[in-house]
Amino acid sequence: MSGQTELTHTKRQRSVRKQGGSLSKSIYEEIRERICLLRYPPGDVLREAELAEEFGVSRTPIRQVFQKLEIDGLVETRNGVGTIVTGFDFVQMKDVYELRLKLAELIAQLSPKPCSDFHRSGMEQLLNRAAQLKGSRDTGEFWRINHERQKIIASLIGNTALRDMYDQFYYQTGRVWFQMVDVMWDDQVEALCAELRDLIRAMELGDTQAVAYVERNHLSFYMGLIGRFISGELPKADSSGSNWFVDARE
Amino acid sequence: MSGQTELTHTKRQRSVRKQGGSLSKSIYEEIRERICLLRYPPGDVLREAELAEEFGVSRTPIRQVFQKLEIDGLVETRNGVGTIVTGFDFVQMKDVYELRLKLAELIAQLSPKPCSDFHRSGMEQLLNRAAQLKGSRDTGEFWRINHERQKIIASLIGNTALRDMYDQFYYQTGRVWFQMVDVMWDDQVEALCAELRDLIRAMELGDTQAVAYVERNHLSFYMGLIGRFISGELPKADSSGSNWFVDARE
DNA sequence: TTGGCAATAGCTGTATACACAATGCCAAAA
DNA sequence: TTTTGGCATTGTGTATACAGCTATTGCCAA
Repeated sequence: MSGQTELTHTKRQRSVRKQGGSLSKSIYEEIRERICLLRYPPGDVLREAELAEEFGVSRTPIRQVFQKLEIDGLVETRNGVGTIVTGFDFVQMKDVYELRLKLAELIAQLSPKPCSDFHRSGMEQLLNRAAQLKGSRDTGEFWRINHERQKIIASLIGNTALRDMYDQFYYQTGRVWFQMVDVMWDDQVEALCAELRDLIRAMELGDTQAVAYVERNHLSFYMGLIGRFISGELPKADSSGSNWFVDARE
Repeated sequence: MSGQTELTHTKRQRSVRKQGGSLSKSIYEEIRERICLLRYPPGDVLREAELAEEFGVSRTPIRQVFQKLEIDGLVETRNGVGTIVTGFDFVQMKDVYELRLKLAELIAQLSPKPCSDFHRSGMEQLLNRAAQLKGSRDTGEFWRINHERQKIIASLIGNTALRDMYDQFYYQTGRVWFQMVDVMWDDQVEALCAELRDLIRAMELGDTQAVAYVERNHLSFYMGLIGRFISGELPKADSSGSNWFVDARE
């Protein structure tokens, strides 16, 4: 009908676009990672227009991403203000850890998949990478290693509903975990290596049940750590001293 | 810059708007209910513009709702086609039921809340309503009663993460449950009454653990039913004979 | 009569325009 | 100097315009 064709778009920077899965799934993952790695700390205000420009899209896809993140419990959108990164509530996180513990026990009970050499060799590679973290303090690499560990474990879960939930909670607790990593680096590197070693040992036996219990026990370890954070026994923040820990949700 | 102000909006029918919670949350719940009650059967194509007009809003809020429903696994949006109600996969539903069974066992393990007379009397009212279903075949009422039962049970769950998940899965399996109700009405009414009676008895004792096990056992009952559906022992569809059960995903 | 292709209608995906809400600043009055 | 009220700025919420994709249908040729 109308003849206006040479408007503005179709020549923007297509930085992240269409590389990953369906659409702006990659944007979602990118922003989620920024939140989990505390690059967007709790209380930070994200503006739709700002991120829209950065990723070279309009506000619409960014809003979609925000909505998903809100369902994940990572942000909270308030009219007229912005989209705010939620503070993490150590008490609620303890709830989640408590549940994750129980879910880990279920991995091997609900039609587990057999673990193969493929899984074991994957873990061995991760162990190699993890061993190099001792001096470097490369938090991004730490995150990525843990990520892939999670992916391998998830692939052993036969029950699809359980697997989805297991992933969901992993991202929900990601920030708390990362916080602990940041405060006590050396201990955490050691803990990760120990976890990987235990997993490899269990996988050598081809015993998914054993893998599940290793996960359970390491989750238990982190849960204990959270308890010590709550009681004030451990320092809570490392930079800027602001307390992100009082949850702002009403 | 331009001065077009008297376009069209600001005088539309505001049917559902702003009555419920935040925004178009009520639209979400309405459409979800239509899907769960099979008014939008699997394979049905929902069009954004259509529903937008019905609810008197633009496509934007409807798209938000669809996105949420997609996360719930109830619909699937395909470019250029529409938003399609997913077929339910009995096998996957069995996975979900298997997990729900285990979760029910956890209710009383993870900081359960004490159950009070308030809970018991609520259940008694539901039992009264349920008893009247025997002759009437009022599926909507059945749905509502079950809904409130779920709400009361959820309020006994102390662990917030568990509670959220328990609700999530309830809606995911809602359609399968409803399907079974539709095929064997009288048995299902009887089963609901029995469940409510058991719950009341457990609540009279103030024993949340007992409540949890009642739930577990009734879930187990439904899971067995699904098994019989899968094996073909029970008829799968009641109307139009179309098989909704071959999942159309990908 | 049938198979293939092309035009088309109708839908979602994206961008943008506009309305409303919240917050901070500044000025005026006590 | 302090307090308060109004206004400007800036953000999200919603509506709409436009672009791209899909399925269908009708036409033409074999």
